[in-house]
Amino acid sequence: MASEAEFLKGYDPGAYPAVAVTVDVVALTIRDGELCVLLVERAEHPFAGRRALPGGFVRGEGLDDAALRELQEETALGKVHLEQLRTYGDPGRDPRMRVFSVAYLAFAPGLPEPRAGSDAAGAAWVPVEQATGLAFDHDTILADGLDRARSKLEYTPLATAFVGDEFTIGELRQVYASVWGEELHAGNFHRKVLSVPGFVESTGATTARGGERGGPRAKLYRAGDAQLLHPALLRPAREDGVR
Amino acid sequence: MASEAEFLKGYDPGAYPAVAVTVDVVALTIRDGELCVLLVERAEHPFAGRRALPGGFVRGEGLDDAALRELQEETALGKVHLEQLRTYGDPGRDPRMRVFSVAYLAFAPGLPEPRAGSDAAGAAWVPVEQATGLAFDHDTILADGLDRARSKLEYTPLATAFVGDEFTIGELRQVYASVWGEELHAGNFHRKVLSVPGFVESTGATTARGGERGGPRAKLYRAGDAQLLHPALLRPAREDGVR
DNA sequence: CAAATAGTGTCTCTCAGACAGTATTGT
DNA sequence: ACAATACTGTCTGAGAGACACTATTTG
Repeated sequence: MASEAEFLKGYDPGAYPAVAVTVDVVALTIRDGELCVLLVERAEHPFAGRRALPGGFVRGEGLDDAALRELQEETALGKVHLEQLRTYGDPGRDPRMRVFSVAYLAFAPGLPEPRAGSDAAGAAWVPVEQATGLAFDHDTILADGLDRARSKLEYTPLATAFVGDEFTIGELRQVYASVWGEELHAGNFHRKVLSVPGFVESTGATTARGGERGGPRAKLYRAGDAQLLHPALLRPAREDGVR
Repeated sequence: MASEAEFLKGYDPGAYPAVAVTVDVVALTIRDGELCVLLVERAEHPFAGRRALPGGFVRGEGLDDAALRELQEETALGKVHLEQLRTYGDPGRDPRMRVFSVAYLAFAPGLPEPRAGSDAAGAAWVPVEQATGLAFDHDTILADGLDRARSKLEYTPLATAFVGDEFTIGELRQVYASVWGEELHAGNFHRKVLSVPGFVESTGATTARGGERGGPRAKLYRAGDAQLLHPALLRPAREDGVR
């Protein structure tokens, strides 16, 4: 048997059919109480002119680094949570060649206006209900990303990734309401968030002034050190059984 | 601007650096009350002689199909649950070239003896605590798969994928105990499983005889139609806070 | 008979959700 | 004044877990 060194020397990477690996990012933020996703308009074939998730081919970097790079090409953002979603590899999902797309999910606070990237005619935050008819299989990827985001809010403190470093319980509630698409009872939500150990911690400060239409000044909180919420904040109003 | 057809005609897939995509499968089953993973011994470089997760290069098929094919090359199994885990793509994780591995998680009931596959010197079910020192980054992949499996038992009915079509509540409890690595209170578990709508449904029959060391005949159940458990069967004894 | 297991009853504590109520701010 | 919002109090019902208990079967 040949040694490993000899084996590697005789190995010919070109002997295999060409495949490519891309990353695509489902980047979510909340603008004006609406859950929005970052979309680009494709400048080149295939799907020129169609809206798509930001993404591109992976270079000599790791997957996480590639996702971060693609995201920063479209929008300048500071704090961002990034996690792998899943990989899409159906033959024929890209007309050029066999392309595997590793999809990522990103949560960002606030509203940095996006900038046009290299391979995109334009980039924009689009309310998720209006984000349809995307290029490739990006409709499916977006739907999977939204599922993941909605479910992760239940048992992880990731809602804090959608707000600034200091936030009020009301702002946090608005995150849940926007992502889940339903209003939450303010009083019960308040008590529940504070009852979960490590979810939020008080800064001692309050907002400078009350709400725009009245109300007392709210206390400010930071994200705590919990990695999982216990007890979880379960989504209401789901059907039992099959769901 | 060129039409999409002209663009595709002039497109040269070989202009990109060669990358490869593989699937690797974390296949779990329960043998003698122990959680076991399917491992092969690699016959070829790299990592010849080392144990590894079953897997191989993706051909012209979809990712799910590739995972199923690789699994069937190693062991003849009937009913099996298969789901994508995540993708590993660090540069340097394979010494031959840039290889992206799409990892899958499989749950299978019972104990089909594995058979040697094409690129493996042998295949065997190995208790997960003894599955260390694997080739590539398979230790990491296995650990991620176990995390996922342990967590999925909580809120999905996937425990039924580890048992036959008909099973007793005691067998189901043994699945949870094996995967979580801790004993569960028999009485409370029993009542809880039956209280979750759609988790199991009665067949009306009972086992032919009691346990080996005594006890009444147990009622037999099938998997129900629930996709999610509500309420969930939460794992006991986890630390609060950071966890 | 003794041991093991299936399944049930009951109690306590926690938590979710409904609802009401008070305090504090902006227009 | 009035509306809006931040919080807190209280009640009810569901569920988790501890424990005890009965019934059934094997050796």
